[in-house]
Amino acid sequence: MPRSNDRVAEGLSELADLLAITGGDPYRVRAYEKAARSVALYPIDIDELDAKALDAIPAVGPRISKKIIQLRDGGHLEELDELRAQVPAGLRSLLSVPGLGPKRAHQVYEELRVASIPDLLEALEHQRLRELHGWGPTSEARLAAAIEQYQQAGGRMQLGVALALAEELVGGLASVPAVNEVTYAGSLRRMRETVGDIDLLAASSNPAAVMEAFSRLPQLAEVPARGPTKATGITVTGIHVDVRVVPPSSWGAALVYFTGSKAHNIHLRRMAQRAGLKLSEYGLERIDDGKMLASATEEQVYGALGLAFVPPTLREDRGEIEAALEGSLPRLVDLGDIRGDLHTHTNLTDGMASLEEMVAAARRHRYRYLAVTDHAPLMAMQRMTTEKALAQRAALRALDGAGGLRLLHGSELNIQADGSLDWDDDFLAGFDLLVASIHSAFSMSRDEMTARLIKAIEHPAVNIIGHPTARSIGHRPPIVFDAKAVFDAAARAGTALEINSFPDRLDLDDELARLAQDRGVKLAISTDAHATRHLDHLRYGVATAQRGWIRPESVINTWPLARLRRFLAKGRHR
DNA sequence: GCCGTTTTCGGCCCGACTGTTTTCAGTCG
Repeated sequence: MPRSNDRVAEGLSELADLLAITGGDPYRVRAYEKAARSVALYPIDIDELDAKALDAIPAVGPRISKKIIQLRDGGHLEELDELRAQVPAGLRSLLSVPGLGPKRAHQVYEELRVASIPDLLEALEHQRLRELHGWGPTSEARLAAAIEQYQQAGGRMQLGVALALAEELVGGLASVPAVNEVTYAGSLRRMRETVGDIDLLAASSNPAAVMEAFSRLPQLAEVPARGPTKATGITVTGIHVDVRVVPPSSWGAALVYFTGSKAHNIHLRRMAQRAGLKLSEYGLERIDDGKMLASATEEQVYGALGLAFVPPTLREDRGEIEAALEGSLPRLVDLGDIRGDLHTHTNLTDGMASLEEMVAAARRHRYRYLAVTDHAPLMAMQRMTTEKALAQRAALRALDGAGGLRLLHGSELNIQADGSLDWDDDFLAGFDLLVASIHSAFSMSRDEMTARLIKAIEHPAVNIIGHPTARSIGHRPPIVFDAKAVFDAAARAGTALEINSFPDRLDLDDELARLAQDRGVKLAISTDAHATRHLDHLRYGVATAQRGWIRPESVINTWPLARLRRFLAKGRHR
């Protein structure tokens, strides 16, 4: 089951949304939002905390701690139930459409009885929104575009959500005695950025016992289809989970079959066919005499086809089979190669954890170095100042080196519409490392956007461009620029591009990262952590890099500190 | 509803952007 912190945070977050929609005190709404975020990111499991300890969670006071206990222990909250009775179930989903907030959601419900996204689409079709106060044809068009963007995710969930759930389900089945092997397969094992449903694969000589155990998994609300070796379940959160059981002797072939993309599998089967072989989920067999050549492990199956083992993240038919044939698959960057995180925040700006807490967490990750890169003053709501930055630098220097962790003082600058940055060049030169990112003015012409990025890339103090396309998966499309021109500028200037590991960013994505590496660009795989728990997001960034064929050599935070520092100096003295 | 080197009340992350207005409301980062 989900961690109690997540379940409770979801309850508080729903409370905040419903309060906002019904016109509740905005400061109360914000209090619940802040508490929800704080609980979700709190490093300690709230199951272990009593009322007094709950009260010590930042942004949680005596009233919310009582509500947390109710949500945690009983699962119900009177106030939440009352609000749910007032607000139609679908209305809250409107808040997930970019550009539509609580006020407008309330308005469309009160005046047009629109209570869901389908209702909203129908109202748009009949041009009924433009009749409302404050709306017009342009806002209708913007809303329509936003819904389309939102729906393009098409019911797919983010990698992080899918992986957490899949690991719970796999854990639940792994403890069953009849199960020899169990794992997740499909697009999730390939670590695609979004996943439609979860595919589980188990090896067992007693499939009935596995089916029985699957049906009893506490995460599943129902099991609408169940055969002898195959079943489909739907989780309490509405996610489809398919499970398939194969004999232990077919484990490798089944893994190959259920992991590769359609194109990858077709390519493999065609290769087999040409060699007089047949590849299925049961194994690779010779057609003329039916002799089984390989089936137990993936290595054997690929090997019998004359191929090197293809890592799951590459199985998209994007050249990996040809490379496996000629033995030129790259050595992919791995989690263990990463020596430090180069983009993190503290509670000096919008992070949840203090500098000391972030440093301690980085030590637990056994990092050799950590860059602290809080927001810069142009992001006005963060209230960063020169004085605060300098005070943080002094505090950071005092912690530097302890526990073998070296600290770099940085900042995440804002690339303005004209490509200029926070602070003056003299002050910028005092930082160890600077990330520069786009946080505003997302829509401009391709040429203007290209020039804007190149100007930041060429700034002598800028080391990394953060989340270069500024996309938010299922929420905001990537900005539009000339990728080749930008990448060539980055390679020339010695500015790295980030692979941001946040599950709703994964930016650069796999394909752009690959193009960047091909053009000689160095990359930084960073978490953009806003809490200690976010440091764990690195695996998603590393997976994205693997999907982009990225080698450790291309990733600056796999390098030893001395080499990293030379890169950060960009050929000048600091 | 939370919080406190403006401390038990009265603030609360600030400013840009957009489309609608004709001086502003809603949304976002």
